[in-house]
Amino acid sequence: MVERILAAGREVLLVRGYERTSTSRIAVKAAISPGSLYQYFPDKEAILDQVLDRYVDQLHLRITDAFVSNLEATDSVRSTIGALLDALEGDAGLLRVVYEQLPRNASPQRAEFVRRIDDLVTTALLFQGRPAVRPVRAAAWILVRTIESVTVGYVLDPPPIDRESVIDELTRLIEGYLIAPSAT
Amino acid sequence: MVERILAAGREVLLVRGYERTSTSRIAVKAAISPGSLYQYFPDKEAILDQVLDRYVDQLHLRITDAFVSNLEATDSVRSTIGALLDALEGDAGLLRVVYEQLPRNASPQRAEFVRRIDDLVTTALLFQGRPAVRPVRAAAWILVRTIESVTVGYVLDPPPIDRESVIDELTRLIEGYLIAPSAT
Amino acid sequence: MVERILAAGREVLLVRGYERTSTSRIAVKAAISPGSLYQYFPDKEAILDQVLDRYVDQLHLRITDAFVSNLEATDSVRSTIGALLDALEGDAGLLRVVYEQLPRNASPQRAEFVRRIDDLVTTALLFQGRPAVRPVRAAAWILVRTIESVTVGYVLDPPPIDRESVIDELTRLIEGYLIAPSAT
Amino acid sequence: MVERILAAGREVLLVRGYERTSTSRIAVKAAISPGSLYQYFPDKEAILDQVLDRYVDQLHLRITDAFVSNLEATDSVRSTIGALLDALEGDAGLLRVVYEQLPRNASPQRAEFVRRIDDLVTTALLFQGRPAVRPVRAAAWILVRTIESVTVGYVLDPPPIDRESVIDELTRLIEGYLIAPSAT
DNA sequence: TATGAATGAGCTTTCATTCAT
DNA sequence: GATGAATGAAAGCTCATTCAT
Repeated sequence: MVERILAAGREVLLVRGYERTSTSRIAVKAAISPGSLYQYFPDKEAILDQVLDRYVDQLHLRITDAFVSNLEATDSVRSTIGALLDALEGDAGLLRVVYEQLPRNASPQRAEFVRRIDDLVTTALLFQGRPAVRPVRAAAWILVRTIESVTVGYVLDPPPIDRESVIDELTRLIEGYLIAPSAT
Repeated sequence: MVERILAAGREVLLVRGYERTSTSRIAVKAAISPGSLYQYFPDKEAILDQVLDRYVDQLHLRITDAFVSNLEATDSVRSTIGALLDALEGDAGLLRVVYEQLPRNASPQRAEFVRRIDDLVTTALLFQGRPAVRPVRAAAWILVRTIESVTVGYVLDPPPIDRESVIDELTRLIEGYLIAPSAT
Repeated sequence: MVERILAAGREVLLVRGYERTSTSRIAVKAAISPGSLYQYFPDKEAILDQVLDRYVDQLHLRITDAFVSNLEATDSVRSTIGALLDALEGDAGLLRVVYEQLPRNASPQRAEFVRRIDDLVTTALLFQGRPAVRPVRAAAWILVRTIESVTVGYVLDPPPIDRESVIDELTRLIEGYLIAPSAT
Repeated sequence: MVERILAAGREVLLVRGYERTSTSRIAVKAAISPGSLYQYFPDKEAILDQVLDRYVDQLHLRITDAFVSNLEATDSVRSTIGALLDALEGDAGLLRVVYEQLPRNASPQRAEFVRRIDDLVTTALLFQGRPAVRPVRAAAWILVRTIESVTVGYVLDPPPIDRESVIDELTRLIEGYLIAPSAT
């Protein structure tokens, strides 16, 4: 039943958007009575939080996997980006809800999510051991924002540029940064 | 009167946030009656749209200026980024509303805004005439997303990195990209 | 409109009882929309509070008058009691709501009301100057409770005793007390 | 099981008050399922009614005993009042529920209770055989209301008067009434 | 033109009660 | 008998919008 509610919540979220998701709509979609929602969740926010938490957890898993599986690949940057795009394209609907409809500061999980990705990239950088990039955390912070915005932007507001070009250019951007001499 | 309403709307937006901005609060702030709002605007959304459009227009001006004034500077990338940060820091309140509270798809002007910046960067790239960066529109698109997310992120969620380092690293990122050989 | 709402609230209170008085019923009775209630009152409780406050104020006036007008009458105790019964019988409906349906501690005005009557009786006792009743406040406290319960009881749960007998006996009770030697 | 439910109902009534007593809380307290309540009681009201009926029965017993045990005491009025206060103070929690939280007309047993006390006092009066008090039922009715309100008031809203004084004055009130000449 | 009182659909939440197991 | 998940009517309240003045 929890699953039924979450599935209905997810559905309504996708169809109606965050603002227009109401408990009664969720109940109708789940084909249960409004009262039943409150046997499993303390309030409406808890339902949506969990829908989004699940998505974020799943996405985090996929992204972690994208990083880890490609760490040692030839052309690891390019293949990681490709895997990242796959991960984001996996559920573009919820990705859109998170990025376009959710009040950005709504769920503390968002910040946590970004922080974990930060760590992941930091680790990846350290692992690659390219000595040129000195302030590792700063580099990680900038790379995370860059990769996030370019890949998410590609998925949600597809530009008139084909996928391969985006991957090419983003790869070049990152490679250029990693190779560049640390002191200008 | 339109000005009065917009000023009131802006005020309420800053103080209460997007979600908690109600027509009655705007009317009170503007010292007019709620009914009068509807003589000048079709609905609440139109008021907020215009408040935000104005902000976006102003920001666009500032950003254009940041680009144009620094096109020929020595170290033009670095100085443009600095000017860009200045522009964004100029009204962090509304920047935050736009980025953290606004349902992203609320105003179609947002997309338009980004498109215009795209053009600007494209022009800048062409002007610089660095031949290495071949698919100019793709390069512009990626650079816009990168610069936007890094600078806005710096202003709204200040990382534990000082301003100079952010400028340094972002400059290096962009320079590295521009210098990199176009064909890998 | 405030009057209309209060009148409707009073009506519903009388017909349905305190517990079953709902905002929607008040709105229907007042022939206005539920939202309009909230232009004039902050919440449901405020409406009922004011209905009851008005009744209590009016009752207090009547009771004060009953005391004051009869202070110097021949047989002042008896005539005061008669006037008191008149006052209570004036709006037995709301009296019943106050005594039978209102959670006793609901409105702080109740306690205040009783306190003011306490003072009134104390004053009356002092004025009569019967020296026999020594601990004046204690005497007042006991007399207030006695008179209140007997008169209210007569109005709300009419016993098989005629009005005159009740007045006779209550008068005798009070007179006997006032005359009795202070030290037994 | 009935006992378990009643005990739980009593507990919840004391801790949460009449309004906030819900069937689910009773079920939890009784460590049974909400459905089981309806095997033994037709509805929620019936449970609370019975809890209160039991209290009223027990109180009636105690009061009867207070009267009977003191009928032939020296100073029987005073000692009866003392015993009465003891009885009421025995379970001030439920007394408060009955007097302060219960919609007065909730249980018809309340009226019945008062009627039985009426009878008791009538009998006591007849037994005492003081000939002066003529309309016995009227006298009983008035005395019951008086004694009830003074003693209950003392227990539930303790006035700034010590117990002894209250007993003194109430005794004096009653004695004065009983001694007073029947025809004024 | 300006008003602002009035609207009413819509919201989230509660809880006494039922009934298939 | 006992369960407890499911119910759903009803509650109090909000606020963007309208329209008679």
